[in-house]
Amino acid sequence: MRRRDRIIEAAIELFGEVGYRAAGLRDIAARAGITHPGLLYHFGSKEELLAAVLQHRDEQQESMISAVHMTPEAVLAALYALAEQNTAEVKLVEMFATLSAEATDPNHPAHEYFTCRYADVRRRFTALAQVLVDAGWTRPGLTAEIAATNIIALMDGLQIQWLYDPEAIDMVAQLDCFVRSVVLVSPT
Amino acid sequence: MRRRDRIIEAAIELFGEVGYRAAGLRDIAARAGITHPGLLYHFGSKEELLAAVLQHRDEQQESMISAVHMTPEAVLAALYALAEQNTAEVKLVEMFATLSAEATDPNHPAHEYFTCRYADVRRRFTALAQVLVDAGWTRPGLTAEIAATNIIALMDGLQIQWLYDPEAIDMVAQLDCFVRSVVLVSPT
DNA sequence: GTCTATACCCAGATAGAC
DNA sequence: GTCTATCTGGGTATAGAC
Repeated sequence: MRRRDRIIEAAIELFGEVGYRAAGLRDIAARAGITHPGLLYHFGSKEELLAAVLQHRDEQQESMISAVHMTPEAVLAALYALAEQNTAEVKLVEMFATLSAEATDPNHPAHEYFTCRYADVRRRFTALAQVLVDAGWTRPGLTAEIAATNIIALMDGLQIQWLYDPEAIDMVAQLDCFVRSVVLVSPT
Repeated sequence: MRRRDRIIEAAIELFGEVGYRAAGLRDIAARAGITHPGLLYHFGSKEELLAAVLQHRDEQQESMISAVHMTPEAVLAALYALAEQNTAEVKLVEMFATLSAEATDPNHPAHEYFTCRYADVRRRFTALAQVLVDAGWTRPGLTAEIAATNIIALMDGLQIQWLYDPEAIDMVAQLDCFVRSVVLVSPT
């Protein structure tokens, strides 16, 4: 079972660097220390490998955000924690940035996955934002859904600029600027 | 010269759909109504075609934003106009979203182009934001550079979500929400 | 489980006819 | 200018030895 994980790790790396379509099974296998038929013994096809990679990530990050019964303070804390975690897991961020753009194409094998994922993430973040709105912490005239969509977009976009120039972009500071514009109650 | 333009248009389409690396010269040529050696007569190599596509776009959008001697009102108007224009030129938006993620890889032939482009866009937008800051229109404690980085990130991220579900995302409305959080003077 | 060898296909690019 | 034909390299996947 250790082998499978090494392959998945290698796949995350290469999918992030060149995208799914341009990534070669030989390259992925080499990084995992085997040859490409060896890889195909474990996964069977390239698409199966992709599915495993996406599922792996979902499991790993399952419990992150469940908005139920959260205080406004906890919501804000969770937001900053998420941004900080992103700056740490470079490889995973790189892969998601690359794949989410590539899978825009309806024919892409991960298209459905990302369509559902964005809908889901938007739902979760809307619930989070609603906590802030209900608490009266937000700027008047702001709806939870629009704010949620904006914050997701912000994080996605920041990740791209950050990948081009990690020195120039401080994602947490950028997020903080955004939050302070939207949240009126002092965020500590 | 009409032929060249048809090829470039087809290339924009396919680069947007599947990315540069996964796009085939035969597909591009077919969409332009010729065969792939015919295409190579005009451009010589795939990379040359990519360069032509990027340059074509730069020329077309050259005069968009020059911040010199702009009033705060004009800055805001330009921002909204840009967002509206983006919703119109679907193909171009799709290509830039796809390529800017793909070219994150330092080995990508467009990597240098996008590195420079982001630095340049960030510089221009910072100048625009500075006009608002100097006019006292912005929330206190806000720096022009951070705001500029955020607004670029926002637009990039919105484009991705919009490509997945055009019905669900109104880019101008999203931008408006962001602007109203940052700009305190009534934006009409 | 992992390998070598190979089948088969499609990529970018070139040669040379028209 | 655009074509057909072809070269070479790399892609995914399979067969079969060890």
